[in-house]
Amino acid sequence: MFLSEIEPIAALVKAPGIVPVLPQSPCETCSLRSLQFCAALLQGDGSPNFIHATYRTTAGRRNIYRAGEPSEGVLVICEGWAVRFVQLPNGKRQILSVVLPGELVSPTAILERQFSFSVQAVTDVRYTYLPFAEVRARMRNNHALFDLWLRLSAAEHRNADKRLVDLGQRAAQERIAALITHIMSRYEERGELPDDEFPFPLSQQQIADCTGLTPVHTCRVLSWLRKNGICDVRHGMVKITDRGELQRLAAIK
Amino acid sequence: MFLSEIEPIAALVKAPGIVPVLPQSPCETCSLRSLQFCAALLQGDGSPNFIHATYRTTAGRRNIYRAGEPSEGVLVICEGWAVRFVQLPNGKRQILSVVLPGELVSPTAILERQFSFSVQAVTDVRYTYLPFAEVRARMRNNHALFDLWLRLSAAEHRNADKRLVDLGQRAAQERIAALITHIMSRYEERGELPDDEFPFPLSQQQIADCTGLTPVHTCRVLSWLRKNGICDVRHGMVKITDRGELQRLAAIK
DNA sequence: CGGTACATTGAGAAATTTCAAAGTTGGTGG
DNA sequence: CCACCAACTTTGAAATTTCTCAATGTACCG
Repeated sequence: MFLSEIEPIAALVKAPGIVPVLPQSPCETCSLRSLQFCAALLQGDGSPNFIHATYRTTAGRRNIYRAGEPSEGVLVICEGWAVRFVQLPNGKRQILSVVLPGELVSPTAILERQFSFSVQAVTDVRYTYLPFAEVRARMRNNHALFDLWLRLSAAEHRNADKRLVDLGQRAAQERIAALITHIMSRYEERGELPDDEFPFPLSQQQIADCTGLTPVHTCRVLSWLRKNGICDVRHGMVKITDRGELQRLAAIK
Repeated sequence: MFLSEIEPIAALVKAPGIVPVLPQSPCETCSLRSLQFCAALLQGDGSPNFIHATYRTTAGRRNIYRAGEPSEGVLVICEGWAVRFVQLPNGKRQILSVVLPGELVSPTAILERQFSFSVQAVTDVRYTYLPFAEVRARMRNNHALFDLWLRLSAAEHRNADKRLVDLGQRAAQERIAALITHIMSRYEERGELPDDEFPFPLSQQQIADCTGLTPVHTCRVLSWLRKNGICDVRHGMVKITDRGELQRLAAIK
């Protein structure tokens, strides 16, 4: 199920007095090191600046984690996009959140050994399970890390509330516009200010599962957005052609 | 806006060496003392078994808190039902959660000075703002309290995810059935096992705002539930006439 | 007793889904 | 490099769900 698995670095950790230099350690070479939780986790107060963890990759459209399984640790998406979702027995599914590179899959779930949601790779993904004990220990010792976690967790919850408003009160075009602008603004927040064109690898089926629509209707809405010169979602990219109108659609009215 | 305001108990708190006996203190006489967060907050490790706070009452259908206002503390509903909601400029609103007596309005928001949601009384309500500093201090000193908070916060988030599935993937009857059974099971959890008939003071408009439906359609669904002998929501009460069928409707399929 | 908010009903309109078929795209192996 | 396959996207038409508007009925409070 995973294409590769990088060997843990236990041996080096044990060598006394040696500052580890680990060009092969995924965290060492990760271009997203400075991002959010990982950054705070790795640059704390004297702890080693890497974590002994399980690193894996998987192809797009494959499940990373299935609801209810015992979890191996705190799940982080290092590279690629993933979604957190609930699979219903009748075949429907609801995507709860889109996880971008460098993000925790669910900050709130960091203390749980088992999740009520599943996780699927959207693109090819590199991900890791940070060991619970290690994360917990560092959170205890590192106040800034703990605070960051509180903030991320609160933000996740606020976002869930926003999506609730979207699904309960807003029309199809608005939901899809809100999804696109939400992703766009998250890219902006992390300093990767997206151009008028940027990657958007969700399939129409996945967009539908995010927004509570059918793939057919999603397709029609996307054509409508294209025809009206608002944005063009295609081939894993989105090109914004009328940012103002898109924002207006996405804005809470 | 509030019908009465009980005088704070600062004078007594300051009297040295006197164990406060406060028959008038709302927490002292609260029949829900043993419930959840309040219980853990008040019975911890040597702190006084009451909290110097602002206690208020308000009539049903009145707003307790408006999104964005500076909050006076951690909002707890002592008596009555309330809802946590988002008001949209276009007049629509989405109820994010129903708050039952003794519950924190939003565990996750406990550390925030300002909320992104509003709060409205459903019935006449007695509520209180517990001072941030006091709650925070007790959480620091009382590990069990802190743990409880983590659990409540995680539960709130899981519930938001469930509602997301409801709104995104389920039909009107199912959403309403899920709302009713969710309330029912929360009453059961707190040991107040509801009979086949129990209080359900939400108006059809409020049920509509919970479920993302219009009041008119909500009315039709409620008539349908009544006609089919499943349950009868009326006059602030619900009578369950076919629990099995109701559970089946509410169950995730 | 009267008023106001809440609930019910009907009819028509709109949004969204369903089903089914045809068109595209991208990857794989020959 | 081409042919093929599988997954994804697009389109059409009809059905269904839900909404909107508007009128009427009902309950509760002062």
